[in-house]
Amino acid sequence: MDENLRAAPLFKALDDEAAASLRKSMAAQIVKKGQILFQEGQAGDRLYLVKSGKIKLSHASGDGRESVLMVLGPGDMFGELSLFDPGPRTSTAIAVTDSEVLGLGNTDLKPWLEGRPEVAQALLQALAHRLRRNSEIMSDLVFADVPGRVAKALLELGEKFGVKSSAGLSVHHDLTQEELAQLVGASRETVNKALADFASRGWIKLETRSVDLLDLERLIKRAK
Amino acid sequence: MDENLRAAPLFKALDDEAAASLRKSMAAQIVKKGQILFQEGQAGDRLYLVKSGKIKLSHASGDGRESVLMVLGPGDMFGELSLFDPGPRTSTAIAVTDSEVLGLGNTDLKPWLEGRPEVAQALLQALAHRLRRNSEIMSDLVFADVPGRVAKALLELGEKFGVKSSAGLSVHHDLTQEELAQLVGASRETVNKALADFASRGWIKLETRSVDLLDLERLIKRAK
DNA sequence: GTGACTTTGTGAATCAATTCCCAAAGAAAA
DNA sequence: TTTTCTTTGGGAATTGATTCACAAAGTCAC
Repeated sequence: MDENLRAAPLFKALDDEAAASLRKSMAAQIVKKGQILFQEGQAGDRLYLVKSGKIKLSHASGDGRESVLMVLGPGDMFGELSLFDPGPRTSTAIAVTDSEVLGLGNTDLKPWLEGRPEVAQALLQALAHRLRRNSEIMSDLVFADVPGRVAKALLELGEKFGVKSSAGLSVHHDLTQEELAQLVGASRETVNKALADFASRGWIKLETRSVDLLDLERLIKRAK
Repeated sequence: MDENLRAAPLFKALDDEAAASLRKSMAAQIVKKGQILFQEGQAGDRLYLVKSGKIKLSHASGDGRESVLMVLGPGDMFGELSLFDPGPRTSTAIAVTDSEVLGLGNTDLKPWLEGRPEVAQALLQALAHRLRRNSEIMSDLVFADVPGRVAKALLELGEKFGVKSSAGLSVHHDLTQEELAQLVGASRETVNKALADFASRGWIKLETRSVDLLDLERLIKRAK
């Protein structure tokens, strides 16, 4: 099994054999860039794992503005809220790049939860971990200014999608600056200026839908 | 058993007998107003249920400012993150009023998680529900202005702590305006002005550490 | 490869919210 | 009570971020 998947909360508490068996009950699905997997408000009782590519979860405000909750990569789970806590989907899932996901329905998961307490515990841990991250993001929204949040977002994207290169950490995030702005909760213009400023200081090198993080130290300092 | 507790996620999937048995392994603890139950950064592997009173979870920024994540009342669970996802506490728990809480350690909970899948599922549901609420709060922080967030906070406090009275919903939240401001993620002054404005319109009636919500309709409209 | 659409870069005006005041009212302590 | 500390109310200056407006690059479709 793909190593990213194997490390996912759903599988990691299981031995190889059990993991393979669970894996078999999951349905693979190809999603093209821009394609919507599910939409805010819809009913849904499927959970997904990203096998390859990138998926963004976003949320629309009343007046049409959008915020991006997170960007998911290989091994990440999403869509599980509606499964554990019945109710409509709270976010829209859109493919940022061509991607492949695995879906698992309520009925297929239930026996595992019932027969395998370690699966339930791994899932509890995953949700608890997400709640932690969330509370950090919330406190950043309250305390940090836009450049600070941009720095933090770059570092997180770097941690998730970055590959070490000659001149630092190369991050192909595949997001437009508009999407990046929605991710940090600020206007596109302000984010652009923050990025331009970081670039002029030599902390980053900008490319379209990609950044090189050249001076992690400074970015980290600016992020907090 | 206290009816608020009986409805808590920890108990609600169990029959009366099992609930009573689990309840027995929980340790009651009195906390006086202002007393700290646990602090951000500390290790901890206990989960708590509020039996009576109010507890606030708060989070300090580097430069000493504070944000209040939520205010908990009877039946609410907290402190479970460090239990499901080992790591330091991410928030500080302080009693807003004299309170009584029940604590449950990791070792006492484990057998229940292992033997009773319905407990694990109820907890998954509780965490999923919290994640939902969180994503709503996050999107409010991004999209809504301060008066809007204040209106929303008042309505939520009303739902949780309000009692119907002659002239609307009477909400003894026991929070200073400073704490209310920290809950909403804004300055004390701005929140004060928003409240004064609502009062001058006749939507609310202000008292110290308490509000009467007189015009729910308008508040709801202002909140979104 | 050329035109059309999308994305990025940047300056100027505007605005919401913060910060910094201080005064008044309440609550708690002496 | 009288004093002291906390909480609330509100006015003026400042600021970080948004909005608006437009130019310059890139990308995509035909």
